[in-house]
Amino acid sequence: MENYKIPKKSVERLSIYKRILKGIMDAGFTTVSSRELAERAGLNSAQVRKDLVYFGQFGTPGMGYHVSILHRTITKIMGLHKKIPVALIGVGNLGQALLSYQGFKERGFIIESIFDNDREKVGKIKNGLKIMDERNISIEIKKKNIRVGIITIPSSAAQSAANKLIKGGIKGILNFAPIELKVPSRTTVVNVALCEKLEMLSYYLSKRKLL
Amino acid sequence: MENYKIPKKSVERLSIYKRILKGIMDAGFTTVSSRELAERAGLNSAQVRKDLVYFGQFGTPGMGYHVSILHRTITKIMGLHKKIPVALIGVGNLGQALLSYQGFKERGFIIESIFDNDREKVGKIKNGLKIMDERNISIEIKKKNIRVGIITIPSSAAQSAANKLIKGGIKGILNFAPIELKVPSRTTVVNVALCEKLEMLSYYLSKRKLL
DNA sequence: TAGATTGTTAATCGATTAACAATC
DNA sequence: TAGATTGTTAATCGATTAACAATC
Repeated sequence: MENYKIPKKSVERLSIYKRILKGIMDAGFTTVSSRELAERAGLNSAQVRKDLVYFGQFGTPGMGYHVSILHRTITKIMGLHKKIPVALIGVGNLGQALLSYQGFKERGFIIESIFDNDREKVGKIKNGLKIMDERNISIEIKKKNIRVGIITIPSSAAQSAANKLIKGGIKGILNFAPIELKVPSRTTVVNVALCEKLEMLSYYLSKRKLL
Repeated sequence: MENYKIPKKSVERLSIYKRILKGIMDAGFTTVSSRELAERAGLNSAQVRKDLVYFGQFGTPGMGYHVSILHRTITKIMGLHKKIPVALIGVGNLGQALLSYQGFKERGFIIESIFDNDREKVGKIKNGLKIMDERNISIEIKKKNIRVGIITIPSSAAQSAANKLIKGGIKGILNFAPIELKVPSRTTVVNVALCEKLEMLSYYLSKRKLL
């Protein structure tokens, strides 16, 4: 149960194990071995066991892991067992896509306040929520006690929006803008590097002369 | 110029260096040191130099790197100097967001054919493109010689769409569905793990009792 | 009990960093 | 020439994997 030295990669893989466990559970199986999990995740079975013991001892020698218990445990470890109110900054195309993205709802992330700095958009309704002026971010999220923000505005405006979120007491930011946000250490930022992914695909194809 | 053992991480960082170089170039600087690049990227300077020499010797001892030349070189190495026609599978919210996503256009990825399996959508026009039936993926991309596909449909339908892309001769897939697509080794898949990112944010906040 | 599979240790592998001769 | 910074080697660090005693 040590939690001060868990590798970031193990946490990332937790999410993968959870997804695989869901599939195995839905298929009606009760137990699963580290070998089976590893195979499905494209990993080594020792790695699966090592990843899991970072969080506790969930297995039974000779038996493996109890699928539904392990799934529920991981869900709880990741804090995905309760609803989390979220503020969305930027109601452009990407923002609107996330507004109706099932993956967020399924994981309990409920978008409760949406903001934009475009005068044309402010005041309009999207998915039942009124688009608010970005200048009111701090006040609004403090009032609603929102602790997670999603940034989907261009890089140039992202830092200023992040500052407003921080002023309002935000704890975590999911950042889609391709810049490294400067935030105090008490705030967690997770970057979604859409452009990098695209550029990597380009690189791999280019290297193999496929473009 | 060896290219059979370049670590995936170095390729990922190439994309970051490119972005930073762009900023330095726009600020009017001519040269930059590995130390400066490292600072901006949050890395060690030795790592920057090591990453770069995988692709060639671009620096001058005592001087550093020529900003614009290095930027152009990286762009070329990544194959981002020419236009790439792309097929989009899934014209839901996410698909529509990507359709008008500037980042794609800026990097030369031009969406030329769009598909969906929803009868209601097929035939409609989005961003000047007619939504086509997913059943016609293979024929269409073969005809248009499209070599890159973006998948934004739910996991359940993603593998079948990937199969059609492969049958049509696709070379690379940018996959937004949270499953590991099974593809022949000649096809490159880059996954965008939106849900994982979200779950990681949840984990970090939960660990610090912030949710 | 025999077979299976865990948690864990030790060995291996790969990536990061420090240090420095080469060189502008 | 003196100062700066590269490319590269060697040392360090961390992550992956193999192997196995413990145990169901």
